[in-house]
Parts: sequence; structure tokens; C-alpha cells
Amino acid sequence: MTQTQGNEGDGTVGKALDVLDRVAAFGRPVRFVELLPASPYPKPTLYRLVQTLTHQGMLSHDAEHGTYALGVRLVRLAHAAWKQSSLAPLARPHIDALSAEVGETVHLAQLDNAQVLYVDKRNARQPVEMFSQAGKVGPAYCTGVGKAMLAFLPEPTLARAIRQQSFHRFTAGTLTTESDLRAELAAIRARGFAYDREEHETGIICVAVPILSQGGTVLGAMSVTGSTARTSLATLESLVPRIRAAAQAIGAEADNWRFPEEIRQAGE
Amino acid sequence: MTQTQGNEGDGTVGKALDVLDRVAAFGRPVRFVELLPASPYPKPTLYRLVQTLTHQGMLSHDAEHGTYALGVRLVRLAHAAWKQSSLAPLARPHIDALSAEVGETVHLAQLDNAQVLYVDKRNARQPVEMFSQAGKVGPAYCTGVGKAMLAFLPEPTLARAIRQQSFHRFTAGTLTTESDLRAELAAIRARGFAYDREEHETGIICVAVPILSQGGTVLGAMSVTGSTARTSLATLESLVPRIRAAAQAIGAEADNWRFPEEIRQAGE
DNA sequence: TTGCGAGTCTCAAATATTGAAACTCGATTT
DNA sequence: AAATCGAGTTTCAATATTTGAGACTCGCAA
Repeated sequence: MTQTQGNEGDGTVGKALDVLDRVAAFGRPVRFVELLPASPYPKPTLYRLVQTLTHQGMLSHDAEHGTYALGVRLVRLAHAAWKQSSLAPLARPHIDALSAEVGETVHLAQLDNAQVLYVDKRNARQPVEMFSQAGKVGPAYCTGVGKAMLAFLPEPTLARAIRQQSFHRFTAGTLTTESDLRAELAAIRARGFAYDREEHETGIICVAVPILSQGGTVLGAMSVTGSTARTSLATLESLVPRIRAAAQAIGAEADNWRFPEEIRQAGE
Repeated sequence: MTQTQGNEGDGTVGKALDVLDRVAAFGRPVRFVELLPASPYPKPTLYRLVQTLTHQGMLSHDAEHGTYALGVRLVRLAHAAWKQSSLAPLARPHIDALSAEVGETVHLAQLDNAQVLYVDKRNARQPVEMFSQAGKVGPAYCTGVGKAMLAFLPEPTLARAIRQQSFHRFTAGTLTTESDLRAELAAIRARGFAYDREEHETGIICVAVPILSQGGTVLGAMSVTGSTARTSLATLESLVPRIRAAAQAIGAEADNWRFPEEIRQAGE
């Protein structure tokens, strides 16, 4: 309910991407007329945007039902995005190892627009469901990974991020004010890792550590999650050194990673 | 090497998406100057496109290295795309069951721009690697799923699709001419399923069936793959009835699926 | 200091986008 | 059968945006 407003600026491209988001928000194939009232654009404008996007393969048009859905080109692009832009491919071996060792669910997340974006997940017991999990977004203020990342943001960025939180109360433990959150973030900063004490979902707890670059920039966060039925915060906390080691390894690798090309400067 | 040419028409949006593709093609964070010679746009134009895309979260800019990479917004969008536009979520239970039963790798693919786009994959033995596999594209004329889909395309669409094939010879068995391919497609149509006799990769064989809607439209294809070392075409062929059953179930579901909304017409 | 390359900005000309209104066309409704 | 309606599509002049040659600003190197 926080994503129904228009998008600011950026000409046609911005509008086109905005349309893409709106189609995505429906979560199902959508008719032109349904899209129309949901968007701030006049009929012909929306019509042409949709046409262009369809022509470009970003939307697909089902002529039989007259509906539009997100196109396969997105899936292709996202495959590339996941491989190159996210920490996931780099972090994967570490996450595998970690989840195998601790036998609990491990999440890898990044910050996207003040929200938590899960980019990878490893479930020690059953086979992974990657695509269906990666790409999911969640609130930053009431998840372990979210708070771990927020805590290490520089102040101006943090302020902006906090302004974008909606502070919905999910459980009794959810932090719902900026000052509560800021106090919690200070504690996390001091402690070096974050807890989730059933703040987002009752019965679900986790510990999360930030993944920082050499320079201290927040790259992402990693968490180990459990249910109160099977484990406790104290148990999870005992895993923190192990998680932190993985996070540090990932952070270090991320620093080197960027330029496999820089080596060939002298050569070719 | 077939994707370096410019994109036709569609104004700014087309160009912006084209830039996105080019960044994706690099497969790594890329500098502005590297992008410039790789694109047909003059410097300021490319500059603004990149700026816009960055501002929109489709690209991310690493200020430290001055590089651009595909942004996380793509991953988010793709999650939605995968869930809504592809057969994958709908087909998943069937694929799970199938792969568990036959104990071989199962692929689910759709046609994207005359290419095969793998949207899901199930590997019976080891844990799946979804995101890293889904989103991958491959040639249509020399894969089981590709041929299975081509065979059931209406003629005008097929003609267009064939024109877009590059007919590169991967192995001794690869079909490299339109007439060879058309003969094979006729056989597939008669038989109801396709073989891959090591046409794409030596040692890899598969059987594939199309997934058709009630109306006979090609929705996708499904294959069971094995290696010549461990299995034979005859063995795989014995699985065809089972695979076909799954494909038909998926096709039937896909027909119902589109309008969960149509029911509420009378109500609200 | 000078030179160079990457990245950024400027501005008039060229072009694309805009949206009110009008038009198809098929499916109801009268 | 005629009239109505709504979805989808097209038109066109006014308007806003995009364009790209060139010029500028850095920072770094000779």
C-alpha cells in the first residue's frame, strides 16, 4: 500500500519502468483497463508505454485474453543482474558452507531502496528454492538483516532510509518508532550484530551480521534464522563468530572482485 | 557475438533497455568509457541514459570504481516476472514430482525471441541451482525443448523463428540447415515429442515434450536429460508417457490459471 | 607546465511525447 | 434489428524532451 504513488521525473524511461512496476504489483496478468486507473497516465500515453514495453519484450501480451504480464526478457536480464550485481554468486560458497555447518536457514540480503531484498537463501534441510525466494523484499526496520545493514549506514543515508520505513506493527516485539529503532541500531553497532526477537513474525528469531567492504561500506547482511520451537537466541548467538567470519570473507572478496580486468592493463 | 547490433525504434525507452542489455552482456561492472564504444549512442546521450537508469535503480553506480552494474531493481522485478509470467510457479509441483520419479534432470523452458529460455530446472540428485540456471538462454534448433516448441508453432511464427536461428554447428549431430530442421520438426510433430541426440553437447541426450494450451498454443516445453554414460535414448523414451502427462497437466492448469478474477465478476 | 583522457555540462535544433477527442469494433442491451 | 456501451486504437497540433557537437572541468601523467 506504499507503492501506489507515481514516480518522480526521468522522462519516458522512468514512466515506462513505473508501468513495469505496476504490472508487477498486480501479481497476475492484467488488462489494459485495469492498469489505466492504477496509473497516473492518460489513456493514450499508457497505451503507448505498454506497447513499447511489449515490443521490447519487457511485457508479454496474451492476445487471447487481452492481458499483459511481465515479459521473459526481465528474467533474462535478472539472471545477469543476479550474477553480476549482487553479492550472491560471490557469497554462495560461504553460505553453502555456513548453512551446512549450522544446519539452519541462512539468508543473504541487500538494501534496495530502504527495503531488504533477499538475494539468496539456503535451507540446510530441504532443497533450495532460489528464484522463488531471491528477489523477495521485506521491511528493513524489523528484520535481522535489515537492522544489521541500517546500523552501519552513514548518517545521511540512514536518515533517508528511516524516513522511508513504514513502521507497521507485525508482532508485539516490532519496533514502531524512529527513536526505538535508533536506540536498537546503536546497540547493534556496539555489539556488532543484530537480533530479530520475533519482531517480524511470531516464533521466528535470528541473528544477523552486516557484510562490510574494506572501507566500511554496507554491502549486505547475512542471517541465521530459527524458530523459537527448535532453538533459542542464546544458541543462535553462539554461532555469531562463525557467521561473522563468513561475512568478513565475503566482504574481503567483494573488494577484490570488481576488477578481474585491471590486471590486463599492461598486457593486451 | 550476435548481440552487438543496435536496437530498432521505440524511442528513448528502447534505447535505455538496449543499454541495459549491453551492460548485462559485459557480465561484470563496467565503466562508462567501456560502454561508449560498445554502444551506438553519442557520448552525452549514453551518459544521460545511464544516469536515468541509475537513478531508476536499474543500474547501480559504484562511485569508488566508477563502474556501472545491473541494479537490484531488476532482481525484484524478475522475481515478480518469474512468478507471474512464466510457467514455472505453476509447473513447479509437477516438475518436482517428475524429477523425483525419474531421477534425472528436468528442464522447463519457454520461447523468448526464438531462443530457448530456461525458466526452471530440477536436478534430482544434488540441490538445485535455480537462479543460476533459470534465466539462461540457449539455441532453439539444437535442444530438445527448443525443437519441441518449434514443432508446434503456427507456420508464420515458425518461419520468423527459423529466420532468427544462427545454425551454428556444436557437435557432429547438430542440424545446420533449415530443411534438416523442418524435416526433424515434422517428425517431432508426428511423434509428439523431440529427441536431443547429442546435438548441442556431446554426451548429453534428452527427450522433450511441448506444453500446449487447450487451444494448441505453445506455452513451453519440458525435458528429461541424461548423459550417454548413464542412460540411453531408449530408456529416456520410456519416460515419455510420464513426461507427457505432466506437460498436459501443466497445460490444462495454465488455461484455468489466467483469471482467478473472472469469478468475482458477479460479486463485488 | 602542458597534455590527455574520463566524465560532465551547454544550448539551439530536431524530434518525440502528450492527451483531448474521435473512431473501430465487438458485445450487450433495448 | 437498431441503439448503446466499453475496450482498445488512432489522430494531430501543442508541448516538452531528447539530441549531439562541442566545450568545459577535473585529476593524473609526462
